[in-house]
Amino acid sequence: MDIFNLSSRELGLLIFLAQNRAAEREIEITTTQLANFFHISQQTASRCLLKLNKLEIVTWKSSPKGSLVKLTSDGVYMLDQLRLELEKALHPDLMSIKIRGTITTGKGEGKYYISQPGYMESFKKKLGFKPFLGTLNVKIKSDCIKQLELIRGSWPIIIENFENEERTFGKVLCYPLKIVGLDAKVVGIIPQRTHHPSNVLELISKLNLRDTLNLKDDDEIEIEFPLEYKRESD
Amino acid sequence: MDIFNLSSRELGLLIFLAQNRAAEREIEITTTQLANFFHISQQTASRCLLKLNKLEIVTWKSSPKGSLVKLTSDGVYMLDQLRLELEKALHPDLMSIKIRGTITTGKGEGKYYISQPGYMESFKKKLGFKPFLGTLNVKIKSDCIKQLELIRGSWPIIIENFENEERTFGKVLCYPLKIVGLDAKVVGIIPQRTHHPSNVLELISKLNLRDTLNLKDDDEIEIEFPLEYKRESD
DNA sequence: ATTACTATTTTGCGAGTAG
DNA sequence: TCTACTCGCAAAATAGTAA
Repeated sequence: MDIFNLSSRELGLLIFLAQNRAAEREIEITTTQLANFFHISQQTASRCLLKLNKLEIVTWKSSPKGSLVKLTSDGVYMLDQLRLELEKALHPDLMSIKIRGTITTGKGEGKYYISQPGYMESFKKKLGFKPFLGTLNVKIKSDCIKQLELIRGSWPIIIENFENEERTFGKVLCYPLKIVGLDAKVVGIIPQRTHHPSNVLELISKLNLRDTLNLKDDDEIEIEFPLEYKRESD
Repeated sequence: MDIFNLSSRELGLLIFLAQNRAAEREIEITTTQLANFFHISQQTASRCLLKLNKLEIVTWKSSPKGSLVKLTSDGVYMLDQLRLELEKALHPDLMSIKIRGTITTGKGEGKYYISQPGYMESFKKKLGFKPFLGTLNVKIKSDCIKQLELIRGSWPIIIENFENEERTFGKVLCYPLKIVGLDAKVVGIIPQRTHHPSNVLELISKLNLRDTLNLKDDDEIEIEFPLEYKRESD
């Protein structure tokens, strides 16, 4: 789903909802309120919500007393996506986004997840390499959080969800990156569920990054995200 | 003109043009190219450009050989505006934007301009105070340029253009700000012509800011731009 | 090749109203 | 009150084509 497939009304509605904190939690709202705000009819507001709901951009519970609306992670992604496009529009000379962060030690979850055969197969197929069984956790510096958000706005390589006997594993979003000073392919991974603001980015590579780069906790590295100037043609 | 009055097609077109550097200079493009990119008919692309041109969002010279298109300052403003709305959507808890900069000495132009009676009248009427005859020039730190762009995306108080016997004076855009640590009303002013990236913000106030705050060149100050959460109702 | 007019089709809005 | 249906009309898209 592409932000440019939404009508301007739907986009405006999405922004309005997010500004009213509907990205974090369900908010109460009536179609009449929306209609008044946007100077449209109540029917049109209703139709818009209906469509956003069908597109899985918002979840929506309607009742004769009003509506409860919340953005889905797809909805937030739409906004991130638009933000990246705008960034490229306002800074067409920008070739890459640079992010600084420090090495941190996770709870070993990353290793557990990427070791799952269901993921490993997809990694090999879609990323073109078999990742080292471990992730390098990078805590993004606070003044680079916006850059991380920009990366989220780009079209990721999607590692599909799957399930085994015990449980289900969600989708993983992958972003091809570079570590400044290292030539090897590196990929940032973000589990789809986690659209809550996380300031830790997990990196995978064919190599054991921690050893190769001889990194200790709190060491600082710089990550580079190359921008491409072709938009997905739907 | 409000960004939310554009159709999504027009918005997409505007972003596309800006991404192709049409904010800086005239670019060559044909309506057929646009039609292919957006998967619409050539006629619709033509009409979109026509409309953007009529709204003075782009300048457009068409000929049987193709078109030359360039964004106007209004066009860039549309994008800045959308960026601010998105910022508020993605960070609904943000109450203000903070910018750091250092004091610098201008060429005395600021004083010349704001002393013009044509401006002075408007300042008094629209800002509610008679500014001190001089501006405090603040060179924005490079890592705060984006915040300055966000301010440009807000709806300014507009001091109208006028002319006297000798020459014409353009519009001035005013943004109510705060200097951290000072209670007095302060206003950032940007001449409308200057939509070229300027990293200097001129501040005016009833007070002589330089003296009141006892500032020397290269001193650092922090500026705060309060965000409001009501959108203009057309 | 272009742009852009006219005719026709399609989409989408708002009014009225049922649940 | 709410949401959300149908219907009639208006706006906007496409196709064909002229310049």
